[in-house]
Amino acid sequence: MSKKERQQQLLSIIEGNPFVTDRELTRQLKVSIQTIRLDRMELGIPELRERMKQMAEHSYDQVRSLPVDEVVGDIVDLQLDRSGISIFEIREEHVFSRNGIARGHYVFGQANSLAVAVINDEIALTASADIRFVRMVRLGEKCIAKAQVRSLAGRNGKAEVDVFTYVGEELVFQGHFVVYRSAIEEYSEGGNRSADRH
Amino acid sequence: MSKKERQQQLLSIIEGNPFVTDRELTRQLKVSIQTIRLDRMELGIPELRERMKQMAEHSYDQVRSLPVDEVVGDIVDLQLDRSGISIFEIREEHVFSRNGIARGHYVFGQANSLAVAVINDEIALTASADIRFVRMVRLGEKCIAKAQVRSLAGRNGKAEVDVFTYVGEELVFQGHFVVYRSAIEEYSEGGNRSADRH
DNA sequence: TACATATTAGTACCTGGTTCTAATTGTTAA
DNA sequence: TTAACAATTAGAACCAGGTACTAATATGTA
Repeated sequence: MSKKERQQQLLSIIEGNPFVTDRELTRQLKVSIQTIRLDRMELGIPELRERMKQMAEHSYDQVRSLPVDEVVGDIVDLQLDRSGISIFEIREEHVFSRNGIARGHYVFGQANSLAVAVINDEIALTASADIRFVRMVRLGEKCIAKAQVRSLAGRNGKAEVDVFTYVGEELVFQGHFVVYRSAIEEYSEGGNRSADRH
Repeated sequence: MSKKERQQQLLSIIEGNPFVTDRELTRQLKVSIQTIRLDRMELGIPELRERMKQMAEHSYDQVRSLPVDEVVGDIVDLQLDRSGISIFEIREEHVFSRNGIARGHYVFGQANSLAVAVINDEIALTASADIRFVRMVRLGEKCIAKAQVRSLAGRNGKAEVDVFTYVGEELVFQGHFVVYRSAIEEYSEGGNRSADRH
């Protein structure tokens, strides 16, 4: 096996399992550990611990900016209990592969997540929604969702949020969301009953 | 500062920044490195490298399972243009981490995907929907969505589909979907205009 | 004061490396 | 054939960030 081939294999092994040590690589590639390390140098692959650290930091960054992970789309502006804006770009994984049109629940998900995020409460959950997909959204398009809180109805009640999603100037989606705020009492009954069964 | 207090602080420091070394902790807590390590032992907190490894493995698992959530739910029964049934189990990645309650758009996504799938057409897209989250769904629960086509209104028109989602006997979600069937002409105009811009 | 608990100190050892020098093996062009 | 060069291997010193263990020294407190 040539050097190029070996390095290509090394790359794909690490790609397939980033948690592999150099010692394990020597067993798989039948070369000395020094060769493995020279290869890693040449390919710019960091050591195992550095790889794990980078993965951990990456995932931590995502976790820390909770809204980013828990939400479909990036929230770029948020005035709690008032309004919010989120941006979401339609990628390969969001569309029907045969026609490149976004699956409805991603567009809905962006609006829903924003509607929930804009409500400033420990527990905020969608109770109901009335939605319209005004026009289909295609691969590569950038959806900008704008949420406006219409009514708050005190603590432990329902809040109403309107969300309009645009691609450029065009409206592609609109939704009226009713969101529960800290609605633990009326809500958890069913949830607990269900939890008892588990 | 008492031992309890210190350990409490240590916990919150590591919570706030899991990438802190014992050496850094000695500076923050003004005790010896041995005390830090005894505290970690007692609290069951693994060393920095182990913490990073766990985070990396966790995030890797999530990345690997990404393709799974492309389809929300498994369709187990399908009579085209008539009815369908889909099953979807709520896993870690579908819930809000802080309370274990499913994010609305997954429950919606299951119903939406089923409503679209049950319509036997080249292109079927959700046009609008009227939905209600009857009760929250928790981690581990299995959602069974049942779709019924209510009206078809000929080719190139709109179909109406009702979806009811249950956990066990309990209704957790209901939705009324209006789905376009091959509605290319009236629909693609906006889509193409937009596509031209890209 | 005696005893327990908490804290600190220090050493040996571990993994999974880096960095460096040096020797050995293969290959190829003059 | 041989000098030159790349590729590979070997080995030792060193590193971070620990664990595991022993032992000494506070600090209460009954």
